[in-house]
Amino acid sequence: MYTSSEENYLKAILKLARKEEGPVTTGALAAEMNTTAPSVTDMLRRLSEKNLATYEKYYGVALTEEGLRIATTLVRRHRLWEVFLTQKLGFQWDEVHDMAEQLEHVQHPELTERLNAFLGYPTFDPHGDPIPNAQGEWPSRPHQLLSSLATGQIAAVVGVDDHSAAFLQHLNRLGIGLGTRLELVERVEFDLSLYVHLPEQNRNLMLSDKVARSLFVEISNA
Amino acid sequence: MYTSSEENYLKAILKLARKEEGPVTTGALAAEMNTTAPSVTDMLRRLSEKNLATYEKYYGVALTEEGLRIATTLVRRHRLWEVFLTQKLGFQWDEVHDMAEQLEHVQHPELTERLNAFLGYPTFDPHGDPIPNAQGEWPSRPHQLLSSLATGQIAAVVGVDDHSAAFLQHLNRLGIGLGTRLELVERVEFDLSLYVHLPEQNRNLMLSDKVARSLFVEISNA
DNA sequence: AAATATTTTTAAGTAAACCTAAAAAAACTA
DNA sequence: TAGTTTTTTTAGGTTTACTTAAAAATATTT
Repeated sequence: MYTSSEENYLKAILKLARKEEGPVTTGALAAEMNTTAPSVTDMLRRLSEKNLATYEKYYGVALTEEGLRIATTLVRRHRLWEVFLTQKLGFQWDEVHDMAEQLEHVQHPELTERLNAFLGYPTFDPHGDPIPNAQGEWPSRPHQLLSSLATGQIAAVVGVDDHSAAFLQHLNRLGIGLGTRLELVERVEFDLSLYVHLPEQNRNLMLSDKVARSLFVEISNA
Repeated sequence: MYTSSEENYLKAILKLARKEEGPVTTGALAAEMNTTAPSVTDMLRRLSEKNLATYEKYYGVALTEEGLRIATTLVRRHRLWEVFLTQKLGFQWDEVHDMAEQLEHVQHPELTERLNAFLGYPTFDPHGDPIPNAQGEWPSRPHQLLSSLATGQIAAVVGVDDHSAAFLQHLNRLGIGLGTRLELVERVEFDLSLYVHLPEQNRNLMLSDKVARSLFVEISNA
């Protein structure tokens, strides 16, 4: 129905629209898509003609209902395939993005729901990101950052705010993944590092402020 | 590395080359790809420039070693994905072709082998077609047609020569699939129909000559 | 072997999706 | 508010992959 390129733009518009208020700008889209501003203008004209987006010159773009539906479906497919690649094929969370980026474009009326059933109806992907359901509704997830924890509090990692392979691999080396529980022992004043204790693994770690501001956590008692 | 279109042409050239002797012609390729002769000429020039095929004007085309390697990899991926779709997602053998046609183009150095391991290293796809291994070697399969059976012989279905959804759905309705065993009771002189007995299901069937010439079988004793 | 028919290629053009360079609009700032 | 900077659009060009129409080469027939 639509080209992979069109679909990728729709997904990018959705991502930027969910992140910030107001219209999505040409420049922001160019950065997100790793392309040039003229290429974006070109595509926005096409998406507008197909009634997938409303585009106003020199102002910005927003998705139409149909555009939103398609973009949400793509996010759903992407995240379901990521679950498949990690749970069934044994890939690591830092390896699956590029494959899912291709797999999400595979077109078939039943494939997504068959895959969903095969995977046991997951609601979050391997990075803790919510998987919208077939009606386009998003499950909610705590959006508190590890950096906002108070000393003595215990929390479990439920997501990452930075999806780069570099960060994910760094977490691998630190032994931190989804579900890892951490107790904030001390906040170092000098550079805002966090000294944390991992009760399950009985070891302590020093986490940089940047790491702490890239991890979503959920407060857990005891 | 290569576009989906280039890959599809390579696969089509391989398919035609394996079917018939001599060079693959522009016309045959156009028919196989559902496109026009000028489009084929255009693509053959490009494949030739990239050393994926050797193309001689007004004569025909053949794959180079690299072209053969790529085409074989695509067939491997296609058939492994077909196994996945039937075995894991529960699709029927007449539903999987179009999806596999898209999935085979997903690029990743490890994906194919991970999938292969997950599926338990299958050597034949849901239609009984051989899956080339990672070295490009093809497992062999009996190439005897059901129509060549002698009266009284018992054979098991091991493949189909016609992959159309229409034929596969016809077989579904007849209750015939891979592994189905048949005993040739009588060959009807009038229209070459075959009257067969299915020992496992304890029922008899009349199969048209066209069906009989579209099924590969392996003779089995008793 | 000449005429005819078929196949294939060349020529010319289209649409998608990109690019760079230049122009125009919008946003800052002094 | 006038000038400067930044952002965005327009203009013009590229490649891929297709198209139709015309020309050329090959094959077939008489």
